[in-house]
Amino acid sequence: METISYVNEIRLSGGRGAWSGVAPSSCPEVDLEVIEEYLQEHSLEVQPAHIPASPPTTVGQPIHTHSRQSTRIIENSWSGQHAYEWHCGSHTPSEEYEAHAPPSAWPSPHDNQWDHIGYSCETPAYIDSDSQSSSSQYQEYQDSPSPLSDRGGREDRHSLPLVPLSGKRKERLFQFLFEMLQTPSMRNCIWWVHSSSGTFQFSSQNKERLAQLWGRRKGNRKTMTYQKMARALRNYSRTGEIQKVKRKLTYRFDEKTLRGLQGDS
DNA sequence: AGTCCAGGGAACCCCG
DNA sequence: GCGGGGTTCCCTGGAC
Repeated sequence: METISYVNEIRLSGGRGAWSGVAPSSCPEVDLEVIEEYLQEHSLEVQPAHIPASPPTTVGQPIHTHSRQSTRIIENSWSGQHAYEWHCGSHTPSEEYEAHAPPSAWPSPHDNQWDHIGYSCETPAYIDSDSQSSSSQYQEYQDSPSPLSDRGGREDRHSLPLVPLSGKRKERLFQFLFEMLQTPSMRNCIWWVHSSSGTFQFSSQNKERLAQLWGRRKGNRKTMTYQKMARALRNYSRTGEIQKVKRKLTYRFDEKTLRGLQGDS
């Protein structure tokens, strides 16, 4: 298997391209058409009845088992010059992904659907900064308000309706995003920046595709756009479920939300 | 100046 | 009918 490496020099002080070049153009695109067709065919209804009250521990279980090529992003630094290295190849062991991806504690009905449909973009097994970073790399995020400290008395407002209440509950956007973050095939649309803190980032290139996917999932009449999806995300900042990070296209799950999504709560 | 992104108000829709 | 959770439209502002 041929391994292709991409190195994108990203400079914070640079121009607009600094954050738009994260998805290597020569890496195969996420074949969202396939997903969309699949969504249409199956209507992809969430079936929360299948979600156990206590999500099974899926830590350590292969999140997807089909052979995949993979791309690695190596984040050299958050504070200054960034260099992302993409390796499209099959060299990345599955353990590597599993080690950095939060447990798939949201046993979504789609967990394996990407596999079923042969949805295997040669996507990155993203290595978030957890695995690479030192504390200094994360300093910038400390500038952003801490979800917990910032919410003050709102902590109880949302008791994480992540466990299906009556066995039937509509999927929420942050659940969808988390699911996409767990889906290796979506890693050129959305990826973990710092998985342990719940920080994730949208691809400048593919954010619209992800939004469209969300719109399809919800069965919206009109095409979902990133702008509209971001509006919903901003609503989360009021409830504290997701906070905006002072970085382009970057958000962070609230600690509590993340725990709930990971099934730790 | 144009584009991209972020933030937010407000009306609206859908569903339980 | 009501509330939750968005969705849609629109506007403003900052950064590049």
